[in-house]
Amino acid sequence: MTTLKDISRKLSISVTTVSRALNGYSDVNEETRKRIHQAAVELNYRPNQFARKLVTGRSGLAAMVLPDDFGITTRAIWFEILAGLSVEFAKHDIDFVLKVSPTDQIVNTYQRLIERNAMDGFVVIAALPKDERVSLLARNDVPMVLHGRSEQVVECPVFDINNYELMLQSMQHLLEIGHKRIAFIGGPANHGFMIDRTRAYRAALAGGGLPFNPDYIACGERMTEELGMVNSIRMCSSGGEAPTAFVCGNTMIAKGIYSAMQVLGRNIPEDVSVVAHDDALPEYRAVDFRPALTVTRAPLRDSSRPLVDLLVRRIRGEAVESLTEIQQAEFLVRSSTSAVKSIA
Amino acid sequence: MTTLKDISRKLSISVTTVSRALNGYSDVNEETRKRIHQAAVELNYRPNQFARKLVTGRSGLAAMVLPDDFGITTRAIWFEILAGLSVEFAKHDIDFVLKVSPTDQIVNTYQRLIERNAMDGFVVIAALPKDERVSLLARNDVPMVLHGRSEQVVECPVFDINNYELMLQSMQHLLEIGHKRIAFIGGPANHGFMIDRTRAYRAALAGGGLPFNPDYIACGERMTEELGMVNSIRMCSSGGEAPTAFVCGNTMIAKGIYSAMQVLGRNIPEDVSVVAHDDALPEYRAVDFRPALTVTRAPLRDSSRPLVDLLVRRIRGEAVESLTEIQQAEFLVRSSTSAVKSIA
DNA sequence: TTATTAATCCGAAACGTTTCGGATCGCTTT
DNA sequence: AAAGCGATCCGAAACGTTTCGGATTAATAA
Repeated sequence: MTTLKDISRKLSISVTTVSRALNGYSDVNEETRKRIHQAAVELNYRPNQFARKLVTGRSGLAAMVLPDDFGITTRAIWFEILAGLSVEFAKHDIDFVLKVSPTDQIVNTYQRLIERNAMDGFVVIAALPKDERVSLLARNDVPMVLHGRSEQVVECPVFDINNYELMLQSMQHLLEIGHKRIAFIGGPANHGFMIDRTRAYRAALAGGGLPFNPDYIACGERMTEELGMVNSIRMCSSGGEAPTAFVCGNTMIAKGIYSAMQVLGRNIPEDVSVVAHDDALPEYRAVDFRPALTVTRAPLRDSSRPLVDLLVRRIRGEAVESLTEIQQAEFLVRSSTSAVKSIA
Repeated sequence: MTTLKDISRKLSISVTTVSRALNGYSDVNEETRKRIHQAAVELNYRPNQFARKLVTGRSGLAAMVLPDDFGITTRAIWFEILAGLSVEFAKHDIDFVLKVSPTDQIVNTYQRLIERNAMDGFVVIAALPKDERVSLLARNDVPMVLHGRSEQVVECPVFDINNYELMLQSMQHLLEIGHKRIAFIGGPANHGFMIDRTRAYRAALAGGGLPFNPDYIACGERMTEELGMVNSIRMCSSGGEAPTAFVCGNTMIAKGIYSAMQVLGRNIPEDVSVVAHDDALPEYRAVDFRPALTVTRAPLRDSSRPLVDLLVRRIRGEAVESLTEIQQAEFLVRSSTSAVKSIA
C-alpha cells in the first residue's frame, strides 16, 4: 500500500506538501501539485481512511438501525430505502452500515454505536413524535436526519412528505365527486404521518360539512393487505351504512380492499371508490391495479437523496435551521374513483 | 472521550500496561488488571476504533455489494440476507456495510473498495462458476466468503446448500409415486445451483429409466411467479403431453404454477403434483399454500451464520481447507404431491 | 538600502492505539 | 555470591494522516 511518505520520497518533497497538494490547499505551486498528482496516480495512492479519521475525527461511515421485526410494513419497503441510501451515501464517499437489532434492543444498539463513536451520522426512519432514538442521539450530539417529523424540540434535519396536504387532496377529490361516507384505513396511530393524515381527514370532513364517524377510521401497526381486507370487510358488513369510499395509507392496504370488495361482490369504482397513498414500490404498482388506482404519489425512492444530502450538510456543520425539506405528493386520478351512483 | 492515557494518568500506570490489561495479556498482575478494568468502566472508556485499526490493519468492517436491479429474484430475499448478515456480523463486532451499485459497475465498485482497503472482507452471494468478482478479490488477496460454489480454483471459504442432493430427493419422491413426466422450472442457467440441480434432475431421470425431454425444462433469469406461470402454461398447452409433476426452483415459481393450474382448470395434486425448493421466506410460506406445498427446505436465514463464521475465520487466518460448509435441505412432504391418477 | 509581503515549502507534533524489546525485583539454583 | 528465572511493568516507536507555526526566497514598497 502506498502512502504519502512514498510519494514524498519519490519526489523529494515533504509529506506535508504532498498532503496539502492532494487536499487542494492553495499554498502549493501549480506545477508541483501536478507532479504530485501524477505520482499519486502512478503509485496508485489511496489515503488510509483510518489514519485520516484518527486526526479529523470523521469516520466516513453513516448508519441506520432497523428493528428485526421490520416495523410498520414489509421487507420490500425497507430494501427500497436501504438501496437508495447506499447509493446516495456513496456519492459522498460515505459507507453505509446497516444494523439490524431486536426490536426491544434498538435503543441499546444506538447507545453502543454512539459510544464507539465510529459513525458520522444516523438516518432515523419513521420517527415518532416522541422518539427515544432521537432524544438519545440529540443528547449525545450525534448528527442525524429524520424521516417523518418528530415533535420533540430537537434541532435536527428533517425530511418528510406533506402528509396533511396529501390527505386533503384525496378527501377533496372524493368530496367533489359526491362521496359522503368516506373511510380511512391507515397505519400506526402513534406515528407522525398518521397524526397528520388523521387531522387532515377530520378537517376535510368538517370542511365538507360531514360528521366524523369513528367507525370509519381504522389504524393498525402494520400497513398490510390484511389490514385493508379485514377492516374494509368489517366496515361494510357491520349493521350501519357502508362507506362509499376508502382512503388508504398505502397501496398494500388498497390491494387488500380490492380483494375484499371482490369477495363482497362490490365493484370498484361503481360501488365503492378507493384512493391510496403510493410510495411507488415496484412490487405494488398502482397503475397495474385493476381498475388502476387513484393515488397521491411520493416515491419512497426519491427520499434517499434529500435524506442523505441533509445529513451530509449537517455533518459538515451547516446551520440546522436550513435543513428541513418537505415534499409535496403528486395527485393522480385514475379509474378507482368515480361519482357515487346509488344513494343509500 | 476518554482514552488509554486518561486511565493511565488516573492510576499512574503506563499506557502500555493499561492496553495490555484491557486486552487480556498475561503479563499483568491480577490485581492491577482489576483496578484498570474498574477505572475503564468508571470513565466509560471505549477504544478508538480508528487508532486501533491504524496499527492492526483490521477495520472491523465487512461489506456486500448488490446489483441495483437486484439480480435473480425479489427484494424480499435480499432483505432477508442483509438482515441476517447484519446481526451475525454484529456478534463479531463487525459493522456490515451495504453497497448497491449499477449492475454494469459491480466490478468497478469492488475495485474501488479493494483499493481503499477499508474492508476486512466481503460476502459474495450467488457466485457464478466463473465469477469476475471472485477472481478480482482473490487476485488482491482480500478475504471473502462465497454463497454458491464457484468452480474457479480459488482458495476461499464457501457455504452452500447441497443442490444436487435436494433435487435428487424431490425427483425420487415423484418417481416413487409414479410420475413419468416431470418438468423442472428453475433459475438462471449459468448459476452453480442450477447446474447442480440440472445434473441431478437428469441423473434422477436416467436412474428411473426415463428419457430427458428438453421441453420439460425451463430456465429464467428471475425466479418469479411469472416465470412459473408462463412456463407451466406453455408446457401444458403445447401440442405434446403435459407434465404430471413440476419441480420448482423456489416457492415463487410454485406460486406461479398454482395460479396457472387454476387458470387451466387443473387441480393440485389430483391432476398435477408440485414440489419446490423453499428458502423459507416469510413472504412465501409453503405451508400456507393451498394445498400446502411439498418442499425441500433450507432457510436462507440460516445461511447468515455459517457465512459470517466462515468469513471471520478466514480473516483470522484459518486455513482455507477447513472453511467449507455444505448444508443438507430438509424434505417435507405435504399436500401438493400425490400419485398419478390418470394414465395418459 | 531595508523592511514588507506574497508565494512556497517544510519540521514536528498530534490523533489513540499496539507491540517490541527490554528493565526491575525478589526468589531460587548452583 | 553469582547466575538464572518468573512475574510485572514500561519506554518508545510505529501506523498514516493532518495541521500549526514557522522558514525560505524573491519580488515589492519604503
